[in-house]
Amino acid sequence: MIAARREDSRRQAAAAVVLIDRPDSFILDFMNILPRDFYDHNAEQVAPKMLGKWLVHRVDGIDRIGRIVEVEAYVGPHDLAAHSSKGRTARTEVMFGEPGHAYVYLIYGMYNCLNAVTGPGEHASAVLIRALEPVSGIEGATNGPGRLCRALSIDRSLNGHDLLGGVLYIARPEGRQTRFKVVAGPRVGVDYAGDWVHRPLRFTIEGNPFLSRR
DNA sequence: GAAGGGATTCGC
DNA sequence: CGAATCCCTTCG
Repeated sequence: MIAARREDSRRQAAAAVVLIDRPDSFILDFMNILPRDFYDHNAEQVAPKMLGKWLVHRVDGIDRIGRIVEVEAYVGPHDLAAHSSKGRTARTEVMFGEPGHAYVYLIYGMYNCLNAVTGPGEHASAVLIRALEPVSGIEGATNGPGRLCRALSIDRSLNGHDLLGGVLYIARPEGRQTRFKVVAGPRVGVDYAGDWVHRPLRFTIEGNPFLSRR
């Protein structure tokens, strides 16, 4: 009962963001957008802190909002699973830049994946967002990195986008949030990464029904 | 210029 | 379990 009430208040907070008109919405968003410093640390440190935050993409004036429930850290050029370990190329350039920007890449010729570039400084690391719990304006599945990009209309045109403003950003939700436990485990789909295969760099909200897998 | 492979998803 | 599908990277 209490859990249900908490859930209600969370949904109301979500609705408030959507119902407010644009100028107010901008102020609200501005107050809650994660600052540069949030991202300016090791990916392993930043990743679990991204859980519970809201990913927002404004499309045609409508906010599509998902609560981040699953992430993976790619901790730098020495991480054999990280794209930056292959060197600095046109594709991975954004990873070598300022923290707090979106790194969006195409995988298997069909799917986009969204990362937040982390640090410290220009240490080429990032956090992959792997699953969202729908909050508002979402149609379609969001359990999986390719699926969530499809549902939020995120593609490579947003590669390099500054996550501190504009149409795509990550924000701290308004009001009191439900508590959750963080579970760490090995990353998905990185069997080629040698020693790094088993490192617990995947972080999930325990028991969340929107995870990409159990 | 060719070839190999991928931080995935879907259908058989 | 394999196909889809295409860009990126490396190699010749």
